[in-house]
Amino acid sequence: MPRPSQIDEQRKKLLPIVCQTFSELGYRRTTTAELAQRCEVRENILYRLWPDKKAMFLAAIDDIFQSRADKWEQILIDLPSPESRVERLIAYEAEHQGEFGFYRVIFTALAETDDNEMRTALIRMYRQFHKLVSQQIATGRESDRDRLTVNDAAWGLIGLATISNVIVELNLLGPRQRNQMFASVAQALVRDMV
Amino acid sequence: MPRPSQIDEQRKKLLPIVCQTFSELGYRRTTTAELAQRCEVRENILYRLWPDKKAMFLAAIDDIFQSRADKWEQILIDLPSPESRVERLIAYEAEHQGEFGFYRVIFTALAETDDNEMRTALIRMYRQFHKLVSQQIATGRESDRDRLTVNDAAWGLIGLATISNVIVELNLLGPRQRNQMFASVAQALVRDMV
DNA sequence: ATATTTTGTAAGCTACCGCTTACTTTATCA
DNA sequence: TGATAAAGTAAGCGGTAGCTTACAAAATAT
Repeated sequence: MPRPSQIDEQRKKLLPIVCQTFSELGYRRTTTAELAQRCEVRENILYRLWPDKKAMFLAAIDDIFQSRADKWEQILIDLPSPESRVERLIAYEAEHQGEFGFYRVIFTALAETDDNEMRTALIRMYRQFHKLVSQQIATGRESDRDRLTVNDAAWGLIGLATISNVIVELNLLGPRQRNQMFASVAQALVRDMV
Repeated sequence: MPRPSQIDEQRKKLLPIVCQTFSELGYRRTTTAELAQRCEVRENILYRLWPDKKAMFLAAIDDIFQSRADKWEQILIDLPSPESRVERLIAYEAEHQGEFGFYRVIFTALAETDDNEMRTALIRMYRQFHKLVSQQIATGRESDRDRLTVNDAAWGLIGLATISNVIVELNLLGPRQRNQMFASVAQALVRDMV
């Protein structure tokens, strides 16, 4: 007799706006008032869709990763040859880095890793991400090419240092594994310079 | 006739505690009350040392980077041969990643890049950091070694993606340069796999 | 039509944040 | 010793955050 709930539909409808807001402002600076305003609803309506602000943020993390993965699939849909897939992904990522504020969300999440839900959401995301990347580069191997400049290698090392910190923070690898990984990648980069 | 000001000394004395707190909690979660408590002074005393909370944070960024650079210098002090320097640094960093919460601070700062002071502090820091790394790897070149596993290469790529986002966020490189850098490093990593 | 539940509106509550003010005590140097 | 400014104490102010409550409007199934 009652009217049927449309909570799921509303959640799905508002989630992109929530993602966008967190991507711009990060976790702490995003207020529930701001979210409500951008979604063009009142705050209490958001609180009927998610139990609290953190749940909204966690939903955003999952969604942002998922759409990224979907994008990759879409890009690779007509490229069956394994060799060209990696090259295609590299080209795409090189072009579109930072376009969706994905890492803004990740960075602010990383400041909240003493919260357990936040932590597990991040761990899950990084594991999935790493698996995805591994699968892709496992299939297609590259032919040779020019070598690295010192400048490029330095950026590579700083990126490596960054992700290493994330790995420590989230315990994605044990100390020995991480240590070896760091040394291997660092040496590969240094070794590859012109 | 008055008593001499010891503001500089106090600043220097409290800065490590301030750094430690920001490293644990990040920017937004660190309250001035918390800072005061850890420093074992009242809040208004902190406000006599720095104009506002942001200034405390900026001071922390500078100090954290500086102590990192000092550490490197100290490590290399008795290693004049260029070849061993890089290897030594790689070994050190592999071992001590994430030990000082440096990237916690950086991550939270990255959520505030629409603030101009925050932005310039980060840009300066990354430029110095990159310069430091470049100088080191420019001097010592490596002999050959084993090659990368798929897993290690995947982490390297994720690190590269991360730093690329930072580069976009802070405009550390132009789009074309960044694009090329990304592709070069990514290909070097993929190329190097077993 | 009407009972029932969802949807929407408006207001406000509690807690805390960054920062300030008013004041007392302490240390220095003429 | 005493004038002077620094160092320390205590309280609180304005603003806002996350979240809740109370209530009216709307829509469905009987």
